Amino acid sequence: MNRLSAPVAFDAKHTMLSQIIPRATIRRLSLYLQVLESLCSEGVEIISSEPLARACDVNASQIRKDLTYFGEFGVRGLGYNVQELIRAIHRSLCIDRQWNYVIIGVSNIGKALLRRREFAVRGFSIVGFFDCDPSEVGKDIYGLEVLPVTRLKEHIQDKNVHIGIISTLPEWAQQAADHLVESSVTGILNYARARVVVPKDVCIEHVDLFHPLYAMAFTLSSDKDGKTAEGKRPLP
Amino acid sequence: MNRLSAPVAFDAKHTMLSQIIPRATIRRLSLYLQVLESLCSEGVEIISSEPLARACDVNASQIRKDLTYFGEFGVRGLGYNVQELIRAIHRSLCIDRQWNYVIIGVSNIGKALLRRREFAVRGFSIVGFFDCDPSEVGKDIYGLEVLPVTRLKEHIQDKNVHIGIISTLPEWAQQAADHLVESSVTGILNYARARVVVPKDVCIEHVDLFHPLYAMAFTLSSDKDGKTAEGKRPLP
DNA sequence: AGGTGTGAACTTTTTCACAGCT
DNA sequence: AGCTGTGAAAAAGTTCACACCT
Repeated sequence: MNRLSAPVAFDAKHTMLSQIIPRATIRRLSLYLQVLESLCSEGVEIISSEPLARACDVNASQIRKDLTYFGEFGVRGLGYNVQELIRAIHRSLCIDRQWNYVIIGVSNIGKALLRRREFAVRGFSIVGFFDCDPSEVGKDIYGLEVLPVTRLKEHIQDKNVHIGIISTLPEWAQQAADHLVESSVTGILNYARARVVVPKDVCIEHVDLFHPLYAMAFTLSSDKDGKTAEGKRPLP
Repeated sequence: MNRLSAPVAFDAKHTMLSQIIPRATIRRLSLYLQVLESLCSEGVEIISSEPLARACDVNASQIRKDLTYFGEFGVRGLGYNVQELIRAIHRSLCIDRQWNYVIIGVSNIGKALLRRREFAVRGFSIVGFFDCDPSEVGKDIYGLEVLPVTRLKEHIQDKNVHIGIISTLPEWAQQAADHLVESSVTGILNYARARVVVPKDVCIEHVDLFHPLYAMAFTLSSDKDGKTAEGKRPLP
């Protein structure tokens, strides 16, 4: 219930029966990637699980186990080749190809957090900017014209759009989701502070921007007595 | 190791020995809050764990268990009073008071995601905007002048600042963290794509903005064969 | 010698099921 | 009758420890 099947197709020695992957593994894979990318830019070529684990603040066998869900990427007695491992994780997360997305909602998040340039580098590419609110339509956002959400479907036909990002005001979020579903988008990332309902064959992820602040407030308060299990490392 | 002590002081019947709270509980509390807030604005006064669980997409006893870490907020045979529960969660997360923070880094995130007005409503209040990059200093961000990070310490003395948010370019992140630590900030939220090292009495949380997209890419790819454990609900 | 890959032990978290209020 | 609060059972996730490869 908290696991995912591994994308088939690429399976080192693992059988064709796609493995079941803990979600926590996916979360950590992003983390390993971040650390590996910075190691790579520092010119590190080989790393073993022990120092990588320290940099990521996790257990070394955790890393080894996470990786073996997807294949065998290391060399015994040596460690992992940094560049190869980066590529392997890209393949594992399926971010080794282009993902097209649209944004609905000219909010600060829509405008700024998901700025095209930053994501494009990582294979995520924006195809259109929409809004439910007629007063926002027509505006120019980093060179993209904001279109009415009612024209979403016609606009993304044959553009191979898989992901829709909702960054509207809460009251528009459900409408935005409906239009995305209607347009055959299969994955929705919802940054609006409202839960939306979609058919169960559509993948929806609610991102709560307040959560990190809340968690921080809690952690800071709870550690008056220093009873946190280990140091002060809040949720991963 | 993945748990936190509960903030002492408020303990319904629970002993003074502060309980150990799973981090996952804290994450879900934000979620409950979001749903409860929207129920509240719809005028719902009482809700029982079952429908609340459906709206949050979790198990009902999960909610009940999460709540009992902090006290007994429900009425048997009836359910929870929505407004009271909201207040109780606010207290539980320690967001029932004001938290002052500073932002370092005039990036899109610094500028937009963490816009003052939105957070202020929830008790988070910005006290200063800084940057490591001299070319950004002096700019006006929503009425706040960007100050050099070197003046951070003098500026936040006696301003009761607990939280520092880093939204610089990756290469400035460590420097930003050092200045925050130097200024006695005890909680750091790092939105920069670089891990930073701080003394272990400082609480640091790394927020990875790419993670939701990565997770989405993975989920969409893995469900070609529909083997996801249940529906298509990615990581919470 | 050194480090991966991995079954087995252990820990944490979730779910069940029901006693006990209202 | 209905729904919370909660031990006990089940499931999931993490860490250990070591066989095995380079």
